[in-house]
Amino acid sequence: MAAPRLRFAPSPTGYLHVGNARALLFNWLVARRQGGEMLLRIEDTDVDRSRPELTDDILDQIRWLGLEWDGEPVHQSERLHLYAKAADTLLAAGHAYWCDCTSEQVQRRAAERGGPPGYDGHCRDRGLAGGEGTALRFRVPDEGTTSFDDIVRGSVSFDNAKLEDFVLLRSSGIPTFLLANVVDDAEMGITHVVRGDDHVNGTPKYLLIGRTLGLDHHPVFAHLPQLVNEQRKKLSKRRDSVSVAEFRDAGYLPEAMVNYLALLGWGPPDGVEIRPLDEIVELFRLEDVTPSPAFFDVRKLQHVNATYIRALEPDRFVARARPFFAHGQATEHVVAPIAELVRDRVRLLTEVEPMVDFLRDDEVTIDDESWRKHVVKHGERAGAMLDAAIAGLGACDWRADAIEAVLVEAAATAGFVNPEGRPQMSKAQGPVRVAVTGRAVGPPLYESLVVLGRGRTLDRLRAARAAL
RNA sequence: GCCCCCAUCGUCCAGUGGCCUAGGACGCCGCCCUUUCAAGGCGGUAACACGGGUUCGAAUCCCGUUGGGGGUGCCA
Repeated sequence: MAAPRLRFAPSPTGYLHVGNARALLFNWLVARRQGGEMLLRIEDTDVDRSRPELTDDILDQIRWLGLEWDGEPVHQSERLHLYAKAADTLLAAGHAYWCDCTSEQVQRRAAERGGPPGYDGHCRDRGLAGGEGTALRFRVPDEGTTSFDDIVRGSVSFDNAKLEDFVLLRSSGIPTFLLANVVDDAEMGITHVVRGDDHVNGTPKYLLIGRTLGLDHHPVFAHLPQLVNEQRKKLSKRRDSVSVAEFRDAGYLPEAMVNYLALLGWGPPDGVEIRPLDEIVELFRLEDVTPSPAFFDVRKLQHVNATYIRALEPDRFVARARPFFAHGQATEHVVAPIAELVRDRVRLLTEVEPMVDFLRDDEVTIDDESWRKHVVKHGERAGAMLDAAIAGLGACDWRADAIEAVLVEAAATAGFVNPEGRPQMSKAQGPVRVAVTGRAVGPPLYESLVVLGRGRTLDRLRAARAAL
């Protein structure tokens, strides 16, 4: 069998969202796996809705995900002549006819009939000539069935009698998706049509057009299950926050995003979910894709993202978090020394800066609740702890181990000890941590103090002591 | 309404007639580790929608019911 050719065919009527990205990924995986190509086709025939700038966004997101296409992107708006020619062929052969019904008329007649909505074939035999206000409709056969084999769904068939005569060319002369899609797939030599299963019902029309046109085009189909929200509804750009750009901006790594997306509707045979893309390429098979809809679970995505972040070398971690620093260099300067410690505590790259701001800023704001629960609650001991810390830290070496020794000693002095008389650092570090970082949670304390510096550490400890 | 689908833990995936007293992952809960928080280790919670068949035997095959989704545009 010749090298497969796949295509990702987004419409620039919206941003690239995770559902598109998943379809893109599956196409890309098949192409890579089988040594074929994945082409990119921009379906911009709807002049009213297509927005050129969205094409740029889509291309940007595809590049960001690292799922690049082969060759030059094809724009349908530049190939209108191909569709016009196909329409002529169908018309000449009597497989299409002109119709001057407005959609209002079509709907009204359907309502009056009380029957199913849709076009009733009103203009089939009227012999109208094309021109102003007329659309070209495909004449669907009255009998027979149109069926196809779908890699994920098995055999699917439709009764032609249930298909309405659909529009090929709008009255503006611009082709619809139905026509352009088939003509292009044939012309581009597409062998695998892998797309969302919202296209299943349109597939018989695709087949009918191709067949009637006499195209030697027999792609295999794979309709991917829908990605749904918590209400089990198809993800919607309006209802759900699903644009790929939003995830990028929220601090997700593209490789984590791609890995997670691969897990929706598919799973590796050995159960190892988080793994390099090249391994997924090797394992992926359309035959293994599940036919049921999958819930897009942001929590699991976060877990995958955190795992990818933790796998980063410390300097790489800092480099990749850098674009998310509002304070740039200043933040980078304080993160770098404790990169590994911070890295293991974040799920998103956007969480890095807020975790270390206390190291960067001159002033620290004390969180009320932390102050109450970790300082005030300990009463006298908290004051004693701060006093001992101030005394000890004023003179020790400024290294993590020396700082630890001082604070352990301070804990014993202040009475933070367990029943066996051992210093109890889980509680003793509280007053110091809150005084210095402003809150109860954060990176490991001793290492943080090293970065903060003796001066600012002592200032903050004294300020807290005074406030007690 | 009509057409096309889907149906295993809360969620994602495994399971393709006996290996299933149903497995892994996320989440959640507990314990351990521990300078907070994470991470890590250990353990736990939790599912074959229902009813009929077929079969020696069904989560796996068939039919029906129920539930859910998608489509039904001069959108894609």
